[in-house]
Amino acid sequence: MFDIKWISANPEAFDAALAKRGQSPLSASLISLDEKRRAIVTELNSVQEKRNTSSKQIGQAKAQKDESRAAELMAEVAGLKDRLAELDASEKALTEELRNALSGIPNIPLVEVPEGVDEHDNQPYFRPNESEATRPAKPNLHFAPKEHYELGERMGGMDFEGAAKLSGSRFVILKGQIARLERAIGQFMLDLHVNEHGYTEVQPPLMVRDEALFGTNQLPKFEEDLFFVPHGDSRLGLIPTAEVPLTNLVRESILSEGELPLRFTALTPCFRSEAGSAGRDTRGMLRQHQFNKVELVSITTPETSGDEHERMLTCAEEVLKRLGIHYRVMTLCTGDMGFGAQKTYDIEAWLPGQNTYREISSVSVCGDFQARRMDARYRDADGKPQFVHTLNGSGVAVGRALIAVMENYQNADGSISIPSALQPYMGGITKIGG
RNA sequence: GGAGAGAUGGCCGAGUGGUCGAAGGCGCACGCCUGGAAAGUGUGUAGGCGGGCAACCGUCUCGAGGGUUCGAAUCCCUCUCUCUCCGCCA
Repeated sequence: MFDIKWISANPEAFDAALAKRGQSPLSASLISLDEKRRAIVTELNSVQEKRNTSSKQIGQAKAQKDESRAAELMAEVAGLKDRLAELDASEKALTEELRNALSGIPNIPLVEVPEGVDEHDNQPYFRPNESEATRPAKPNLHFAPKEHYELGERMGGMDFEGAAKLSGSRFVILKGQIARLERAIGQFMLDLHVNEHGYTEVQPPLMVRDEALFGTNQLPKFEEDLFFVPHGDSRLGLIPTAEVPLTNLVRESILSEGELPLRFTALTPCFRSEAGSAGRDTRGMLRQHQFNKVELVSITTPETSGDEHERMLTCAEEVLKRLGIHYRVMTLCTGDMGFGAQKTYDIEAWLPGQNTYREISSVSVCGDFQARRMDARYRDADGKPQFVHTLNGSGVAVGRALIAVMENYQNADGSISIPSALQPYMGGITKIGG
């Protein structure tokens, strides 16, 4: 969410940034709405001031038993009442209107983000001294590779038809060695981030209030992507990603600069209705209503969020390096970025069965966009509260990592070798389904 | 599910209609004291919003929302959350 003061001070910059996102200019209407609001607030304050002074004088008059003076003042204050109620109501309405308008505007991209309309304009990302060769190579398969669901169904470890009987489409039942492999991948990634990358492990609630979903931008615009369960007279939302509870850990608080950065990680189920993706990726477990994911969240100062973004990308990449899975990193273009992001890197894993790259992680820096929605601040060197910066990234999606391991480590006979990094989590075995 | 208690500043805790954003203590910051430190001592120490170049002024906030009143932390209503006991339960 944007600061209306910043928009007022930089209307051209704001509209230009919106244009990069393919949005029409909004500064003029927002500024005039804010001016209306401020005029009301100013008048409201002065009427309140009048009421407060008179009320104090009434108290003094009564203390001095000057009943006629008191009655006179009371009549005066009574005359302010209607106006006061009127101003109060319109102040609330205008503030609400402004907040609604602001909360529907997507974050603006950092200057270095490439401009573009969709995923075709995303750009490969390499650091200096980095190339395809410095990343794990594609597997050398001397046979026609199968897709993960063929491999999984063949060994009785993936049951889509059974899941459909229980829950409909976009669910899967994992069994036996595949279920264990999925668990091993999650544990491996969580341990990596906790033990080597300095993240604090968290087990958050999987059901959250609307306020939390507003904080991380799922509401109000993306309600149809979520599942809700009734709760009393209200409801709770099933988290579509652990980004929601982890980021909201700092909501409505003022942190000290010394405790930043905060780094949280969690392995949780995620629930998505996939309302907008009917017909896409219907085969297999690439796109499910429920899947496990290891999430990374960082809370930083404004000065350090850029470096933290690079660091977080490194943490997510390390998963694929240890698993020995070929991947590429893409800088998302302005048209393909999520609503709350200033800049996003996607990590795409190579899937031999599909003969293509598929997104396995998305790492975003949000600036103070979410912090404003959550009212999450820290005290800077001058002791003044400032909004924190928030970052989130998958580290990585467990279901998709399972797909990647299966397809990249498949053998001609349909068995799957276990990457060495996962063997300790699999009781030391080196192959399943053989 | 039944019965009861409670929610005040970073923390503890006073405050049952007027000058209370709020005593006192702790913590923290700065100063004095000291060779240095401790102890002692003095001062300061919430956030939002509006106005102002600023100093500053005003306003709102004592869980949230509404009401009574000239005036509410204090009275009334609704909600949320926390705690205790009983029941049930992984």
